[in-house]
Amino acid sequence: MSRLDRSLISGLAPFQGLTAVDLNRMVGQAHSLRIAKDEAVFEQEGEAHSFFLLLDGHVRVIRTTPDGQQVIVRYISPGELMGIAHALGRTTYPASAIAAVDCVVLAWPGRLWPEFAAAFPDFGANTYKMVGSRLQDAHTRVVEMSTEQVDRRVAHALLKLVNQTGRRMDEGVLIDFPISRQDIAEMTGTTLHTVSRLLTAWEEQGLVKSGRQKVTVTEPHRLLMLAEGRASKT
Amino acid sequence: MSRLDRSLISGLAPFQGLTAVDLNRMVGQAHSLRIAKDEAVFEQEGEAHSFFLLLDGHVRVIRTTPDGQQVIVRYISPGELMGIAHALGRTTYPASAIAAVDCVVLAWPGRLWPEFAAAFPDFGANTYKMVGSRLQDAHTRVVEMSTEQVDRRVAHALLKLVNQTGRRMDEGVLIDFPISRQDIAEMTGTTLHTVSRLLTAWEEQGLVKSGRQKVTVTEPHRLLMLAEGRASKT
DNA sequence: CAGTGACTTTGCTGCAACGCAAACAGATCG
DNA sequence: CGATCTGTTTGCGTTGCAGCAAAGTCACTG
Repeated sequence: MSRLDRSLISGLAPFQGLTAVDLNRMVGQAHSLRIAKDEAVFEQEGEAHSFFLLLDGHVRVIRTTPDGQQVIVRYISPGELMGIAHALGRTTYPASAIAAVDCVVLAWPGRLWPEFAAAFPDFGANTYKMVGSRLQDAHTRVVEMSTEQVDRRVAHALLKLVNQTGRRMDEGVLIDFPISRQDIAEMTGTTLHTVSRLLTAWEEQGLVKSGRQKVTVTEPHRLLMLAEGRASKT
Repeated sequence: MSRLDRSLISGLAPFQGLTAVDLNRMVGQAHSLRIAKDEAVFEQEGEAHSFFLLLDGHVRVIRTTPDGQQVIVRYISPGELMGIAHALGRTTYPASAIAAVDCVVLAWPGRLWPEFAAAFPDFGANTYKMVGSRLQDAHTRVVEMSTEQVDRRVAHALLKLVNQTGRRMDEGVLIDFPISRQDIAEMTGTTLHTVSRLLTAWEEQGLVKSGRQKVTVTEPHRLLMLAEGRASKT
């Protein structure tokens, strides 16, 4: 790990409140690795040997059902921890993590978790706070799946991605990694067909512009209106 | 708190690994209260003044959407913690908790959370492990909502309730608190009508027996088959 | 630069499940 | 013990969306 990396890391949410010394001690025990696009960082059911920090890129967390259907649990952005099965008292990963683009991650051996949690209480607290907010997210999603219809769910999903990883462009806000209709379908519990239809409809209304593995939201505000139900219809 | 209560409490999951002394110190700072059926233990958006341990009864955790629709997030059984917003870095409750029957709970002021977590590390660890498993549950539910159709979701919900709170009876396993069709619908993202139809169909097939606010699963095994997709159809 | 594979669009059809409405129990209570 | 209230059943029309099929488009590769 170079010094440069450390200064980048110090600002990240999981390490808020840690001293430079502590941070060094933690980072010193990690090794960094590159994960090529479409490769797995870790795999569902696999033994949880490590936990990770995403330094660069985007990672898709996926759960696969026994009959092979996939659901995208969430996208990980740079600066987030992932694969923290150990923190939750698990010995296997509950999902797979696939690089959506070429990624750089920091990996720690799982056995270090208890040591870290004990030695760096702020780190533990930050992590659990994050777990808490993921729990909220998951419940929100359950509520969404239970009460909203497909178009609103898709709209919400796009807005979430835009907020999380949006990049301002001339025409609007671009989702910063390749994302297919199929991916969006797996995030929202629908089919790629339906997503395609929705996107073309929205494109005609000028809400979004989309292409192959690419979505730009041109009118976030109007899309939000649609997501929240006060549809403008025009 | 009577001595009797403490001996009951010592065996509960959140307190595994604690010494009798520590347990006493914790319980000594709680006060117990009774919550009548249909009353709230805490309310969504309300300031998180306390966290709770359910000693007796059953509690429904509910999220209400802006437009008034309700979703049952989970049922709490005796021995479980609830309302632990503090542990997750929140200052308000993300959901409401309603007593499904008359309940007895132990309440601690929220400000004690950080003290407890620091002074009784095992308690903290147990709690976070539980949060972790709730996160898994929530994700499982998202996957279910995304990939399974209504009948299987309802079947799964019933089986979960049976496993969590089932009471063996002559005819089968009874869900141990009053539960309406509407409740089951709010657990599974459907309507009371559909639940009613499913239950009558299953009753004809001899899988369940149900009445007003009451469900008994007579053939858990066959219901599981149905939930998992290898339907017997007969 | 033609050829192949991956992603997307679009039309059509079918049905699971919702929504509405009305009738039907069981409980509860004065 | 009739009246009322809350929960349940059931029929029927409607529809959102999945499922299937086929054609179209873009990007890469040899």
